[in-house]
Amino acid sequence: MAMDGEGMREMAAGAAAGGRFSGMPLMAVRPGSAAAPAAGGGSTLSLTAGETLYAEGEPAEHWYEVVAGAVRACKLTPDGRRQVVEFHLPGDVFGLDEVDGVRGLTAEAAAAEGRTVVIRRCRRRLESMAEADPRFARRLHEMALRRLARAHARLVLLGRNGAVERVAAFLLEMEARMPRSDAGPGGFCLPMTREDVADHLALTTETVSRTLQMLRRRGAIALPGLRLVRILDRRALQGLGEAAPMPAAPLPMRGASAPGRRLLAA
Amino acid sequence: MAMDGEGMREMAAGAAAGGRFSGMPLMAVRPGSAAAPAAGGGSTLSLTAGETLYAEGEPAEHWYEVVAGAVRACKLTPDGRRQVVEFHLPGDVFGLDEVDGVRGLTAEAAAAEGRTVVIRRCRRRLESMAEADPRFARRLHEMALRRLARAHARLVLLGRNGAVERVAAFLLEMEARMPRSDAGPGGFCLPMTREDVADHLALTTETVSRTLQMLRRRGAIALPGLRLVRILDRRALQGLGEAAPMPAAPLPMRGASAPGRRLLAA
DNA sequence: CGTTGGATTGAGTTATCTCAATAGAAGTGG
DNA sequence: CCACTTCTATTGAGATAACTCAATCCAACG
Repeated sequence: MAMDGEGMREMAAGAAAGGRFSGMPLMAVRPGSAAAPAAGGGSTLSLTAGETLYAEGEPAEHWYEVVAGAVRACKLTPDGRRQVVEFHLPGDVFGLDEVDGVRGLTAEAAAAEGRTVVIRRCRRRLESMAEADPRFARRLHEMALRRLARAHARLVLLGRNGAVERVAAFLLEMEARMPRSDAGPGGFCLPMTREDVADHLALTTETVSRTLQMLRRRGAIALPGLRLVRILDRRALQGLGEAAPMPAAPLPMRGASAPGRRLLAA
Repeated sequence: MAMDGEGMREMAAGAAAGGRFSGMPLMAVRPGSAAAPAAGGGSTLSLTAGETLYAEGEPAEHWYEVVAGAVRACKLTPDGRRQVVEFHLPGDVFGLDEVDGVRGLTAEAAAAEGRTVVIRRCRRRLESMAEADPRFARRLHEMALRRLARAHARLVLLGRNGAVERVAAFLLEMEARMPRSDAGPGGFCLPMTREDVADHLALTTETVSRTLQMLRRRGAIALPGLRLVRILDRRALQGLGEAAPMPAAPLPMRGASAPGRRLLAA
């Protein structure tokens, strides 16, 4: 599920350099500086948790790249409910999905511990590049299609899976996307609160907590710290995360029977 | 939420004519013929309910336009569960969302009553057109972004809304997208079974049935026939369907000139 | 006119939510 | 450096929306 990584990072670097996908490494930035100039003419923004980069309905004038921390892209309902459509992690590029030049999502810094750092660049430049270079335009298009496929996978996850499966899939995705820094092998640090996770998986914080503890008691994961997770039994999590495509050609034996539900008991 | 309509139809006609968005009307086709030549060099396929156009994982060599009936685009899980990601209705174009040339979804004829008729055309031609004409390529890209926005809206619907709200939103969307033929004003015919609806809204057929009957008893809708629906109190349904983004600020999909605007009109 | 598949209705079960309380970190200021 | 506040996370108990299983109804069709 982690598709932002490679392609986008490469593209971002390329765009930053004003050339084509040269793979130029990103410049390091000082966290704490409010808005410093960055590589390739963009500016570096440092945000505290909760700060919003842009809101749904606003005109879209920039695009962004995450340097540190995390950004949540969400939809907000009038009554205060929230659906985190996607998390943007270091290396990810976002803010390119606008229809008619208007934001369809709200982007806020999500990171816990430490500030969230992003590089902001002008869409105008990107667009003129796309006009000039068809291959670049095609690249942008492919990125959009990838995000679409991702959204489809998430629809299955939310529509057809229980809490355990959602959490398991989420942990596997995060493990794949996060830099493997703390907590040893298979270990990583969640850059968001339980509430963010809950709003992403369409659960409550309580259910997320309970499910995590349940997976821990089962020996599938360890929780060395509040935000730290270590995968102990990847196989077990994958078995649950099965919102997967399909093997050969299962006939429409539409039982619609609940799947891994049973596995909840432990 | 109904965005396939305008833009796509226009594009399809343009593509069919081999030119650029001339707005040429589509040719009528004889339902019942298995695979007849169609306008613009495509072929017309006539399908009975359940027939599949393509399956997840297959190479993507064609794209399609719905002429009559309906097509469901779904994800299937190994254990037989199903999530209908999207319904394609007459006038809609689909089969363009592939990543790496491989189908991410399965497309099957969904229509009840009568056959489903689609026009099939080669992707190759479309791609060479996109390469030749940047404006055409941009159009394709915009379509993808629109579908992405739609998927995001659906994520909210599935993640943050109850059964009543899902069904209400679905009815409003279908009313906006379906030709207003039967059942008088605000009336239309659902081109799919309850099971399809259930698999789309991530509910069970029983819950869909119960919810429809509940809305009927409340006076929000009438159900003149098995597949016929008439909206009686649009206001009531809209109040429920509010998976919507934000009250005050300009709304992305429901504001201004977005085709889905019809959803709120009348 | 009986068969068949979809649709509806009913009764009981359960996964998740809600409400409420506790516990643990992190940060603040005296 | 230690109380104090504050925020986040966990845990418990009861409520509920949706699911499951099962029966019935209905329309289309041979």
